[in-house]
Amino acid sequence: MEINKNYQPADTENKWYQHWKNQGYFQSKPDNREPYTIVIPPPNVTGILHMGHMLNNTLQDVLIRRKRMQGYNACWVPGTDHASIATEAKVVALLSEKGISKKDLSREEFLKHAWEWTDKYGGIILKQLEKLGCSCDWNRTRFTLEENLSDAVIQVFVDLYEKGLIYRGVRMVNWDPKGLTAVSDEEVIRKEINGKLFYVNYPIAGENQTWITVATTRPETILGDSGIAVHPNDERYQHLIGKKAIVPFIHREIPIIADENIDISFGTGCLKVTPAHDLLDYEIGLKHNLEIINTLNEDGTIAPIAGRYIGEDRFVARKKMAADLATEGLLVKTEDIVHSVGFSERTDAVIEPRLSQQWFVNMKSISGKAKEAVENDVVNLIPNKFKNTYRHWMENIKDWCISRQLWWGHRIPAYYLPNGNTIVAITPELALSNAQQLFPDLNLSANDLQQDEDVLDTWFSSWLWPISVFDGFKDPNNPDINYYYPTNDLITAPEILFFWVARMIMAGYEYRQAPPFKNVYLTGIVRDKLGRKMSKSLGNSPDPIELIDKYSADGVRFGMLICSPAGNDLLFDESYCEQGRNFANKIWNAFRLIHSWQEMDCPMDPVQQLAIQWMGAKIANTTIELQDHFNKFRISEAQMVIYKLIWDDFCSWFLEMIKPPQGHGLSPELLIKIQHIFESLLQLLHPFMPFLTEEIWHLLSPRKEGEDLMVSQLRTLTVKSENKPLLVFFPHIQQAITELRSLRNQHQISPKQTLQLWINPLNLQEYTPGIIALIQKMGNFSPIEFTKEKINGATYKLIDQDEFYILLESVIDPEIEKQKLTEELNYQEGFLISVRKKLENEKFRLNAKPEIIAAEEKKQQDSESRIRVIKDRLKEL
RNA sequence: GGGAGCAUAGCUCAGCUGGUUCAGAGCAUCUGCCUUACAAGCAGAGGGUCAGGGGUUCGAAUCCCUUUGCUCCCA
Repeated sequence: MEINKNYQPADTENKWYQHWKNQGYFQSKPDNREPYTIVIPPPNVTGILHMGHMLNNTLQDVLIRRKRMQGYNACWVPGTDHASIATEAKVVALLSEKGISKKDLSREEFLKHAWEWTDKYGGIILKQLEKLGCSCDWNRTRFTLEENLSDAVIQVFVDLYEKGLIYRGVRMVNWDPKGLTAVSDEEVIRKEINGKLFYVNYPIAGENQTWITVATTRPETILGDSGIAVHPNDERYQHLIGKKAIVPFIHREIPIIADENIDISFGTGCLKVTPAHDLLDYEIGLKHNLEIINTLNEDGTIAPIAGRYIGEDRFVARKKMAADLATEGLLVKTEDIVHSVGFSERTDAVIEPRLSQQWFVNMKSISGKAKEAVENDVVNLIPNKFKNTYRHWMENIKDWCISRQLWWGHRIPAYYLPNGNTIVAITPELALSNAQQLFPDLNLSANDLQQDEDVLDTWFSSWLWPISVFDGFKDPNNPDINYYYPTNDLITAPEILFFWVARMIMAGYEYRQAPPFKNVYLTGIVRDKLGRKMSKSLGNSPDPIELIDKYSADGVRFGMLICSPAGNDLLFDESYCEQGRNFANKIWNAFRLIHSWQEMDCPMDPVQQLAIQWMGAKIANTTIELQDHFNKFRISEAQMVIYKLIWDDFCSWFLEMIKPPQGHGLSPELLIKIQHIFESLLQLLHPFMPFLTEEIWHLLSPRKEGEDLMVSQLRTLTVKSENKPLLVFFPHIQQAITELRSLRNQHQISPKQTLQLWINPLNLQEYTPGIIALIQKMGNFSPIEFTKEKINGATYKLIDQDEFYILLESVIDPEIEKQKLTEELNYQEGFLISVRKKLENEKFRLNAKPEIIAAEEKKQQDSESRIRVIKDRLKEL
């Protein structure tokens, strides 16, 4: 068979993914095995894969694949989220391109368009996950707006309402004037921006030429002012408290009041109070009974009540107001200021604090157990530092505004009656019959009930996700929910710790009396090399699919993980994917080498025997290390451990040790052992690079139906006790070989040239026939001799406490050797002094643990004997 | 303004309860090699006052304080 010199991933990846899928390997059904379950953080249904998804889903796939190979019934539930604001915004944009305005459509017509859009683009992101190799159980794919999940949302809303945990009220909300909806606090992104601080004079009523000067960043709200507040202790303004000021242009008289919330140092220390347009002002207004004058329309234009600039956009009005104030001589000055302004996460519009009637969840009542769960490590946050953040948020939790003024989403099941009463029920029919029961006199019919126009926040469906994907609301005792819930691990971004993770835990306790998962692994944010968050607007994000085409899915998976320490942001660079691709190629070529070896009737030589022993022990040992990394979710390090095991230990050492002389073959027994070792490595690597490993697994040996690597079980490997010393001694020999090679390098002697070597070892027994042959083979020496004598004319090398003599064409100048040895001697003597000082220190002997003291004593002995060897050699010179 | 976190080789990061097997890894760099698996490679090498300062300790990258710089969250 002709095997390509470079690994060609494209066809391979597609082939194996289809094979796994056809074999049903991704599917999970409850059985008597222990389950291992992950629910996917559902991506936006109309979204396309970005680097954050790549990282997040690679991690999930690594975990799920490994558990599958460890005998768990692994179940990864995929699905998408309807993302009401984002999707609605996209649909609106699309329609307006076609010249259709949302205003001209009925709710039903609009939703038809939205579903069309969803049906067209909804599957894209999941298809992309397939390309990445994700082993999701596609039969379980769910969508937050599908019927069953919608039912769950409505059911929960009604339930919480009946428990008194959901209420409707007038609140200051974050209003998105572009999306025309309220958004939650978590959807507001605060940015430091450059603005202007305007100093404006308000005349004092009944006085001539006296003013009070306020500083504001938002002069357009002046028309909605209903008071001016100063700090009660502010001496500058004591005489004005209780007087009235006059609002410019509209000449409204407003009281000057004292309030402790005023920051004396900001601006002039006088705050104009606009209760309808600022949260703090609103609270002050409530306290002092100030009038609430809403001067803004919902789209951010000035309302008629303002009296001026009617219909103008708020930012246009701001400029005009500033100009008019200046003309009137009321503008004292302007200052440049950097201040924090909220932007809508979805539309990027500047958020407007706005009073409106919204639905809220009472969070204090529902969050107690969720707070404790994390506090007591019933739910682990990884990394642990997020525990603080979580606690802080939970302690200061505020009610959750769940209504959104949109159409795309779960419509709030609240029905308003002509008499002003509200009925909350699962269906309109139930609402009607409830209403009829409550108010028999009204003779109500279906038409009398007016359903709330708003939909629910998308997170109000996602918080039910770990339960609803198993139909735990519709059928709370079904086999799936009983088997898979609570799930095991959740992999998500820290940005949504509050919107999503915390709320899922709350829902878990509220509806299943158990948290939805045990571990929450919070990934970092994918940034570019300069540390900027990857975003569409910056255009600094590579297209994941193009990356896969260029470097293979295996390569990209590798690249994502190599730079992603747990919980820290990662500075992504394409070169990491290149490293992954190179690694795949390296393994491919290791396979090619092994594949080229012919069977031959010959015994194993000592080096080959040693290689098998050592590699077996090394893999077993690494397996333990690997499990430890997985337990701690150090996925990046786990991958690195395998990388080094394969590249350094397996390729650079093991295969070189095994390699037969040219034209020779290997015994069938040895070939089987090599294959076995290779298979173990493929198993360990498979969760990280599933495609390449599956391909080689099948090329290595013919496999029967069902004997695929993906579903093979990880071998339990142990280090045989007789091989344990080898793991300690082998690195010393590697070190020796490296130094001897380095010596060649320094003398510009080709590795091809065989040299002669003598060894004067401290401990001859360590030099088994295998070790001797190893040094000879890897260092390219003629048969090695042992000596107690100095070898004249040979170059001397002290490694640990063993002396090596190599016969080179040119001898090292004795002076140079002397100098090097003297340097070494100085270092050793200095070292010895510090060790001795420590040992002679009574406090050290008193305080240090016995094993530490023993270690120090060992150091002392080694150092002394090494010094002796160096001194002897120096004497000879 | 409140809270959290970070600062270790050119870059990205490990260093668990303090103890030269603790100053490390990968990449990058440099030197020499197209050695018949792999130049997407091989063999070597160099590189860090562990941000600055102070303290605790027999002993500090590791614990405490402080200064500086950066990041995130909340208001």
